[in-house]
Amino acid sequence: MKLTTKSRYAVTAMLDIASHNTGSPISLPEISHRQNISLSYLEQLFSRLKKSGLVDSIKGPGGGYKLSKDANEIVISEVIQAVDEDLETTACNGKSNCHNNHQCISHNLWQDLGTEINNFLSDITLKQVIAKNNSDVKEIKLSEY
Amino acid sequence: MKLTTKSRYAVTAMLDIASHNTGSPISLPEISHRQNISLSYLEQLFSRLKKSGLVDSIKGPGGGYKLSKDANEIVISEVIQAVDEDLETTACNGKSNCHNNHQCISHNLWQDLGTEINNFLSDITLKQVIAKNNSDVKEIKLSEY
DNA sequence: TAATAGTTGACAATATTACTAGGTTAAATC
DNA sequence: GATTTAACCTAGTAATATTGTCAACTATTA
Repeated sequence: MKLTTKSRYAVTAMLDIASHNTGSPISLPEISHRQNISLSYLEQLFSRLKKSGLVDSIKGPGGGYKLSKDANEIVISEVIQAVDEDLETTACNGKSNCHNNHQCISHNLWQDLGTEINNFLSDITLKQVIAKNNSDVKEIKLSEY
Repeated sequence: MKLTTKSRYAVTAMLDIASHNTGSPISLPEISHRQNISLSYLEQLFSRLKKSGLVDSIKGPGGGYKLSKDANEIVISEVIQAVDEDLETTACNGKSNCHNNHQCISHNLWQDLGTEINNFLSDITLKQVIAKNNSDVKEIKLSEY
């Protein structure tokens, strides 16, 4: 699991679509303007998002992108994995090709943490994030999700 | 909150020190060898970690680094923030300098998620991760942390 | 049917970040 | 005091993120 500005942009854009869900597709220039992300970059990101089946595209005027599923069926981790191709590339990811037989303790440790974070983000849907935001609650507790 | 290979290396190195805690300092060449991280890179990372007060350094032969606090007083998020300088630099991070008055909804949404992940990683100490690993439990549940 | 507004894709250019290489200084041991 | 070991510092290079440009292709609308 990797969390960069790239993932943030992707999630942000998806949240933008989900929160402006009026039935008609949302164009990338709209998102670019609202979220202050360059159009070129959005195009790259949505190329990935479409390839992963998270969005559908409609060409021509009035076109744009729509979520392929309902907002409560898309989890944050999906979005992140769609744009961040490489899933964990540690030198010796548990496969014991570690030169000394220390078994790469720390690598495993981190890997556990990684899956932990992944589980966490797999439990949160786009809809939940938006619903949370609309309720004006500043403090968000994990248990509330 | 940002999670990259850089953060992973930092956490891995800190876990290495914590798990080889014999009282005497751990040298970077040692960690480099065990964890397969380049020495130069480790030096850069530990420069940050020291600046953040997470480790103390001892020069000369037999020298190295030691945790400045006990392993159960250092949380994962500290380590990550020590090496990843920029804490959220969204174009308009909630300060309403957003060009249109949409209030940057999605930015806030992501920010909430960010603090959420941060909270999560703030609840896990180095010691807990190591203890978990030693107990040979494959499945790790959030609640168990 | 022509014009327009939109997506899609490819490619290059730049900026930022990750990572490596080499030298300098400090402490310890012989 | 010379040598060794390790922290520390200063670059350089490689990779990635981000932006820019241009050319198809598609559907709408006039």
